[in-house]
This record gives sequence, structure tokens and C-alpha cells, in this order.
Amino acid sequence: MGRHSDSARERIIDVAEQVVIELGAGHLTFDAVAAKSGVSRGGLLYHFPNKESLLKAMLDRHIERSTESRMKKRSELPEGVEREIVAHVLSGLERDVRRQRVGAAAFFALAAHDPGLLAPLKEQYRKLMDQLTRNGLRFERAAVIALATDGLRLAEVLSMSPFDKEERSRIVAELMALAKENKRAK
Amino acid sequence: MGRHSDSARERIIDVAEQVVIELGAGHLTFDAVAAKSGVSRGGLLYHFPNKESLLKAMLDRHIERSTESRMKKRSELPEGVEREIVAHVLSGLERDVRRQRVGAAAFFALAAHDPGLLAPLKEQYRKLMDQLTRNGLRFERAAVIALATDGLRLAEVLSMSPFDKEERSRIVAELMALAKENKRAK
DNA sequence: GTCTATATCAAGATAGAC
DNA sequence: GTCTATCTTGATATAGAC
Repeated sequence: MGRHSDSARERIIDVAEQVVIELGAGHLTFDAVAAKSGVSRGGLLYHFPNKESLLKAMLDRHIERSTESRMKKRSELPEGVEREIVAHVLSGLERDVRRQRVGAAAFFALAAHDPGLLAPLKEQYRKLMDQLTRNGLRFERAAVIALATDGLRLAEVLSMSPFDKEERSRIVAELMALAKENKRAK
Repeated sequence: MGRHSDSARERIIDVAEQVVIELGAGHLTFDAVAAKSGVSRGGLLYHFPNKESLLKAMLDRHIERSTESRMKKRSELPEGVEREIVAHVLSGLERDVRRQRVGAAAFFALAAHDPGLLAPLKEQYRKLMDQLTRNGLRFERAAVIALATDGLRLAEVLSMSPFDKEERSRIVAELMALAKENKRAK
């Protein structure tokens, strides 16, 4: 990476994300991306030989962004046992639902196409767990908090979360309490 | 419902589930179902005028089964504050991954097709929360445990759970402990 | 109530010009 | 590196026979 051709690639991914946001994952087609980007289908296929490669690129970008977002949150938090898990919760539940939706869309599209393509995420999750427990947070506690965070984000991304604003705050507060409580109990 | 034509409908849904299990959600087509069921495409379309209606039927069945499974577990458990949540955790994480996968597939296919179709699940989840907290379990605690359960199931259904058998047991044990601890703290 | 046959259409992918 | 044109496939839907 680093060539100037990257910009075209990146621009195409931008447009693909737009399409997903506006039309939904099921309507992400080369045609739609071509129309919106000004690039022809053939042009697109130079950069992404098939749809799978485009979806992978979208997923990769989402992973990168998620990690960046988490690191940013982390840098704003004081040191301590719960620093990593709190960064995960807060960055995972940030209020930019649109952005989350894009990642989820690539995710679902890949899951439908070939679940095997999600394998890299397993490795990713493993690394996350390592980081979360690095400072002494109990493994089980870290896992439960991380899983609940991801479950809530999933529900919200799919607009099927039944929780109102106040209930959501209470849930987030509970996650925080569980992260800290563990520290004391140690 | 209750007509004898129901059996044909049910059989078609059975086959559709089979296809999803064997080929993946992305390859669920009328053609594939027709080939496997002996019923022609035209015959299928009599029962399900379009793919969306088939997916909805699959999702409905999955919801029914999940509820049944939870109620069954519930009946095996002693009374107590944590009875409902424990039934949810245990039935949600039961080891029949194949069955879970079918529900998830219909779920993802609907999410890709039109996320709005998942709206009924919001109501469903609301009802679940009501049941979980009926016996005095704190709302936030119930939500966190339920969300973590669902997050773990999602990861497992997509074969992206990084946890081995022993780690999984520890996570489940932690969920149980959180359900009971809450009781004591009350 | 279930089938055959067929129409329509859109998507992914290819080949080769510029 | 990007384009046009074209090929192939397969999914959805319709009409009407049995």
C-alpha cells in the first residue's frame, strides 16, 4: 500500500459504504457503486476482481477503524485494571450508528456469502481478549462485558434494540460497574 | 393455520433449513429448495409468493422453537429470582449449533434484504426482558447477561468464537454467578 | 393445490479497445 | 488504469395446464 492508486480504491470503498447506508446491504451491487462513483463496472473490477474482495476490503476498513476508535478512547482514560475494557465498551457503543451499520453490513453480506470469510475475525477477537485481560482483569469478566457490548451494538445496528435511552444508560453503567467491581474483588 | 396444507408448508420450510445448513444462507434459492423437496418452483410459489415470505416463515419458526426451548429449560429449573435468566442462558447456548445456525441464517438474509423486517424481534426482545425481570432480577443485570448470551451465540453461529471449551465453560459459569450474585446483593 | 413453461431482469464476470 | 460491450447464470415472477 501507499501507491497513489490507493486513492481510487479508497474512494470506491467510500461509495460502497454510502450505498450500504442508503440502500441496505442487499442492494450493494457493482452497478450501484458504478453509478454513484462515476467509475464504470469495468473500472471497479480492476480494483476489486469480484464482490467478495470488495466486501473483504470493507470489512478490513471497519476493523481498522474500530481499533483506532478504541485506541483513541483508551488514550483518554486513566490507567487501571479496567482501562482496556472500558475503552472497548465506550468505543463499541459510540453513537455513530451509521458508521457501525456499514461494518455490520459488510459483515452480514460476508456471512451470507460464505461464513468462512469471517475467520479473520476470530483471530481479531482473540487478540482483543488478550488486550482486555492484560492488566489483570479476570478473563471471564472481560469476556462477559465484551460480549454484552457486542450484543447490544448488534441489536442497535439492526434497529432491534428494545431499550430506550434511559435503559441504555443503565446498561452501560452496569457494564462499567462490573468492570470496576472486579477490580475490588481481586 | 390448522389446515392439512400446513404440512406442505412445514415440509418446505424443513427443506429450506436443510439448504441453509448445507449450502449457507447465500445459496438459499427457490431452485435449490425445489430440487431438494421434489416440489417444483411453481409449487413453492403457491405457498410462498416470494423469498421474503419464506424467510419470514423461517424466522417465525425459529422464534417459536427458541421460546419452546427456553420454556422447557425453565420447567427443569427450581423457582427463584434467577430462574428465567438461567433458562435463557442455557437454552440460548445449547450445543445444537446446527439448529441455531438456521435461525441465524434467516436472520442475516432478512437483515441484508430489508432490515425493517426484523422489527418484530424488537417486540420479542422487549417481552423477553419483561419475563427475565418478573421475579425481581434487576433490569440492568438481566440485560447484560442476556446480551452477553446472545453475543456469544452469534459468535459461535458464525464460527468466529475464539473461545475453547474450557474458556466457554468459565464464561457460562460467570454468567450464572452474575445471575445469583444479584440475588444476594438484593 | 400443484405442475410446466416461459418471461424478465439483474448481477457477476470476461475480453479486449483505448 | 479505465472504459464499452457482451456473456452467463440464476433468481423472481407470471400464465395457464393438469
